[in-house]
Amino acid sequence: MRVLSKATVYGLRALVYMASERERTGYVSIGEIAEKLNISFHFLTKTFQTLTQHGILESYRGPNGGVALTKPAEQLFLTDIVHVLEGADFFDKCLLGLPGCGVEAPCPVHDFWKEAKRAMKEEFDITSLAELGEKVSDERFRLVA
Amino acid sequence: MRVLSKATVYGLRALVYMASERERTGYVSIGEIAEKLNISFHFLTKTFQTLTQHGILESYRGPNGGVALTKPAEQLFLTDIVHVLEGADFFDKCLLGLPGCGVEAPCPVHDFWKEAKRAMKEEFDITSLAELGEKVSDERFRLVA
DNA sequence: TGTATTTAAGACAATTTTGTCCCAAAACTA
DNA sequence: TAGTTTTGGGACAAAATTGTCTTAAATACA
Ligand code: SF4
Ligand code: SF4
Repeated sequence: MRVLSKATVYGLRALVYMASERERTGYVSIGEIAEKLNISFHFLTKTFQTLTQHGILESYRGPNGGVALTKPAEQLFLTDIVHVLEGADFFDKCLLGLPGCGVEAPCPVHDFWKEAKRAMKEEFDITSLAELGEKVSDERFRLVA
Repeated sequence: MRVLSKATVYGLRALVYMASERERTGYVSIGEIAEKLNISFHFLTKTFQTLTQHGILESYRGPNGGVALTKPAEQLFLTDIVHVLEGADFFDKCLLGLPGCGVEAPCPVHDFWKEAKRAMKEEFDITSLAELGEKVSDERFRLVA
């Protein structure tokens, strides 16, 4: 049950790490994040470029440069991230993957799946990077293996 | 949100089609299924070979040959299919994909995801091919675009 | 000005997934 | 037996995903 691509998983972990370092001011370098979370620097860089291009992050080059959230972590929700990294149709995809679905022509798992998607979307809508970052900085949860 | 691979999606559609033809006796040819559902014959064949090797289907070669469910469709559940086609760890995969998870070392989305997985597993456990096939043969649901 | 640091961008390779094709094996029919 | 139908199995190709690398651009600082 792969729900998110690796690119999204790495991006999310990295964003939560940033949110968990809330006391820090200024930019966080991608190199530091990649090292701390033990993920590929170059791969993460590409994902972060996408996030920068879509207004989730702002970047700054040079010494003491790096990336920073464009908004307080309280105002960035999982839905926003997934929207950028997985596409706007993320919550429209389906178990049986038939194109052009709707109430008039459902597949046989529609009733269940519709509800499952609704629950997941609701959770993603209300879960902020701040909330996840707090859990991590409280030491109760982890981001690395 | 891709939950199932194409191979699984095609396999599932095909199995539900077979279950929807419950009045028929004998083997159903893979060619017929592929044509009716508009999916690749060769690709479906490979998936069906896997299902045959794992006891979900039995096959018979030659004229009037094809495949048949090894058990009544009432006794084949989505969990059984997914187990074979996606692997035994299907319901162990996670949003953040950290290895070796558990209650002692959860990631920050664990609480939500654990519940989401439980709900999905429960549904897969109780949903039979017969139930889905009936919905299709009642003409209320569809399997093709 | 020159060097070090850091992101931007894109080429490129490796891997996995998806899809196609060919031929062999089994079974039926004439 | 010969010919047809159908699954079995493997080679192969195409596409998508994942991962690596190189170079350029921007910035800081000595
Ligand atoms: S009918 Fe519903 S669950 Fe099925 S493929 Fe369409 S939108 Fe998805
Ligand atoms: S902590 Fe839970 S949700 Fe997070 S990766 Fe592990 S098992 Fe999955």
